[in-house]
Amino acid sequence: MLKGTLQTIILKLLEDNSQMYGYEITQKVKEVTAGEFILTEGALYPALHKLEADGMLETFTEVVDSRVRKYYRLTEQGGKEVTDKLNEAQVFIEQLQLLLNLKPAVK
Amino acid sequence: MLKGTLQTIILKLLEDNSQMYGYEITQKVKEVTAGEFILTEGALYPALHKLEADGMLETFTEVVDSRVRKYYRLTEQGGKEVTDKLNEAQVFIEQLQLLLNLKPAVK
DNA sequence: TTTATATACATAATTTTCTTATGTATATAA
DNA sequence: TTATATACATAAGAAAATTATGTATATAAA
Repeated sequence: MLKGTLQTIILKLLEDNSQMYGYEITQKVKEVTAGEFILTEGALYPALHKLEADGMLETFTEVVDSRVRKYYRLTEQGGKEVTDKLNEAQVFIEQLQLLLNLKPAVK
Repeated sequence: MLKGTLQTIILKLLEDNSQMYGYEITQKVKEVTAGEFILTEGALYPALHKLEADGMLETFTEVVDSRVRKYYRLTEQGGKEVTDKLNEAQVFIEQLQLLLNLKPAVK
C-alpha cells in the first residue's frame, strides 16, 4: 500500500546521521526496532543504488581494517525528498489507523 | 515492508460490517480515508478471491436492481485471522513510527 | 439520443518490491 | 578449521500492486 517505505527509512536515517554505510544501516534498523525489522542485503543494496541513481544520495568509500566501506550521504535533493516522504508516511499511517480502528475515536 | 495490509483492511471491514460486497468495500475505504486511499479493482478482487480460497471468507450473491452483488462474510477462521493481522499491523506501525521518528519521545 | 458517470463484477499484462539464494572477501572467536 | 561478524553485490523467483481491458446495467447530462 505504501510504496517506498524502505526508501523513506533510509533517507530518514541519513538525515539523522549524515553519513552511514550499508551494513551500518541494517544494524541500526535492527537495533531501533529491537530486532523486529530485519533489513536484508537483497532489499537494502538495490534500494541504495536506486536512491543514488535518482540523485538522492551520494557516496564515498573508506577502508577500515582492510575492509571497504561505502558511505552514503544525502544530496540537496535528497534532503528535500525526506520531508516529502515523511509527510506521506505520516498520512499513510493515520489513514491506516483509521481503517483498522487502531486509534480509538476521540470523544 | 508490511505484507498483507490490504488483506488486513478487508478482514477488519468485514469484522465491523458482517457482510459487504466488493464495490461497497472500495467506497468504504474511500469514505473513511477521505479519498486518500483508492482501492482499485485490480487489487481488490484478486485479494478477495485469495482470502476466499484460503478459507477466510465465504460468499453469496444477491441481485439488486438487475445487478449482481457478490457478498463476502468472515468464516470462523477468518474471524481468528483478523485478530492476528491487527496485532501484526499494530506492531508494524509502532516500529515504523520509531524508525521515522514520527512519534515524539516521551520525556 | 448518445455520452458520461456510477454501479458491479473480473482478468491479464506489466511493473515494482521483496525474499531467498548465491558469490566474493577479510577479521576474529571458538 | 569452522563459525560468526563485517562488508559489499547481484540474480532468480515470488508476491503484490498498477494499469489496462472487458462485460453489463442504470441513470443523469448534454
